[in-house]
Amino acid sequence: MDKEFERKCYELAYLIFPDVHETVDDLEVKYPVRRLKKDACVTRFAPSPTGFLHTGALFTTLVDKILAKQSEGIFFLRIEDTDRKREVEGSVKLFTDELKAFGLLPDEGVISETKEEGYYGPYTQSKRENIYKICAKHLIEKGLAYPCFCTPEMLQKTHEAQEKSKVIPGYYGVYAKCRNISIDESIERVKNGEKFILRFRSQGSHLRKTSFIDGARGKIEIAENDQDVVLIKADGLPTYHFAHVCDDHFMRTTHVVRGEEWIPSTPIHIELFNAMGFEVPTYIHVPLILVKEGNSKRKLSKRKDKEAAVSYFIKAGYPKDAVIEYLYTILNSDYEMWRNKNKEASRDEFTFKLNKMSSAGSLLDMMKLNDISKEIISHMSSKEVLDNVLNWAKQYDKELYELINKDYDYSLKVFGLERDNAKKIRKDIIKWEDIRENFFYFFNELFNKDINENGYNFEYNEKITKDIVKNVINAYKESYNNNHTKDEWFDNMKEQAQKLGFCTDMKLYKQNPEEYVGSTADFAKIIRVAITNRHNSPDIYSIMQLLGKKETINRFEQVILSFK
RNA sequence: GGCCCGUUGGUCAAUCGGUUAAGACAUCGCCCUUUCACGGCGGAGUGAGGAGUUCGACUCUCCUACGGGUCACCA
Repeated sequence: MDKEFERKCYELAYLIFPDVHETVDDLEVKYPVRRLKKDACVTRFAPSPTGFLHTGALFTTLVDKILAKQSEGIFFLRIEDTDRKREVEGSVKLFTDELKAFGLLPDEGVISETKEEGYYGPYTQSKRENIYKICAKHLIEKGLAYPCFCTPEMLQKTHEAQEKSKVIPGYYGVYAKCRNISIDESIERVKNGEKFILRFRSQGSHLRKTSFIDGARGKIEIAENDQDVVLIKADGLPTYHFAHVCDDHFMRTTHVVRGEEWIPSTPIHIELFNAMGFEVPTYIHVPLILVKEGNSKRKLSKRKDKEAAVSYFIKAGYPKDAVIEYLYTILNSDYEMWRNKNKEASRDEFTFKLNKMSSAGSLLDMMKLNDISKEIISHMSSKEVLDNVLNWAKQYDKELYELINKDYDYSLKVFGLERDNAKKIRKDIIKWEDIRENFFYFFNELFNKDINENGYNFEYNEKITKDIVKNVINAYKESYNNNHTKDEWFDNMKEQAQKLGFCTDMKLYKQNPEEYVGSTADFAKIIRVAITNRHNSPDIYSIMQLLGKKETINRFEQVILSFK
């Protein structure tokens, strides 16, 4: 660069940023390299506040968190609010609340709606304007950035022309009109108050290849960037590309974890880092989470898929461990194997390895999530379940909350059925949302409502007719004794069943089903429906004991009444 | 369309050139059983296609096909 040109670059830089006096070197001093253990990872989650936390983002955040935790590094949260048009109020609170709900709160940065912590802030991009200006000024001085006077309409036209003639669209080479304006003219036009934005002067060529080592995928070879991307927009804020480079350098990020949709723009970032004289961080591009649509897969979409928002899992009442545990299974391919060998171990004992991360996008498998969730809930004590349910219902099912909370001890017994000290623990709760359907019959209000709205769920057929059901209930009601032990209770049920022509020996029944009205199982089913109006419930004896004599008899009478 | 990433059963996937190609979820069958579950046992089901390298390829290379991503003063 000749002396005269260099001098003019400085003049232009001063003209554009007359109030910027600090330099990049000042920033280097202000935000020094972190003093951490060797190989410690500094990671970040950097969402833009557009209203909701994406499930894919939760996945990358998990990688961030694990990487930092495992290496005794730092995981911080930065808010990328440079697009003020798309900003949705309340997003920051949502992010921090939801991250917290999954145990992924950052160590540093934005830790709540109103609070930032750490020495590398501010952690909200709109408050870092000065830093971007310092960096932009530096690039102008080096002749690597220039003002662009093109209007959006002009760019639009160029773009259309490029599409028509089938050349690569964008602002580069001969299409970068303002790139070739002489520096004198630039200075003149800026002085005249003409409106402009700031662009990068790329030195790359798409004919040359560049490559980088992706932390998870290995070497990725890709054409160099040759686009004169926008650095500073008309509103004075930086674009993502530029902000990413400035922030991750001065926040001393070592590992940038992001979705694989970012791979194509990585050359831009690498060139920008180099132009600034910054060290390029390690990029880790994680696979996308996909959903099935017809016969093909696609990215989770916030419009079409309710599961795209993390809030879905919270609202449905999946325990956070279930979601995290599930994400682990797609995060590291050997996690499930490790888990099978270490059933009780904490996840933190698992060593996460970047090279064990799958690079293909995986389908969100709700079946698997459900299974994991069932398993996790089945290991909870009745108190844990109750407390979790209360906590969830308080916010998402007020009616249920009131009913359960009214008599804590009773509810504790309800959730303790076939749970505490049981040999066979039920696995019928996937998420807290299911509680209502699975336990409603323990609460008279809900039970009556169900009967009124849906009627009884008896399954009639040629043998089990309405009359048979009626007889069964009548006979059973008469014989029912609340003081029976479980064995006595069962014997009595068999006795009643036999009297009415049911077979009490399953093997015999299976040999000659036509000789009997049904089996004890069929008899029990009728009793179960009378009590719970469901075909699926814990042991009927225990339910009757919990409901008490009065209510049990009452439910039988209710059935009889319904037949009149 | 250019470029990039990817492709082992329905789904998640192991294998770092030699295996009867693991395991998990789902599914089916049987057993246990007073129902439903739980549990136990078992079955079916996979390397996209084609070349090449090699004694030997799911594994390495290339081509094709398919899927996804990306090409903004959005991130």
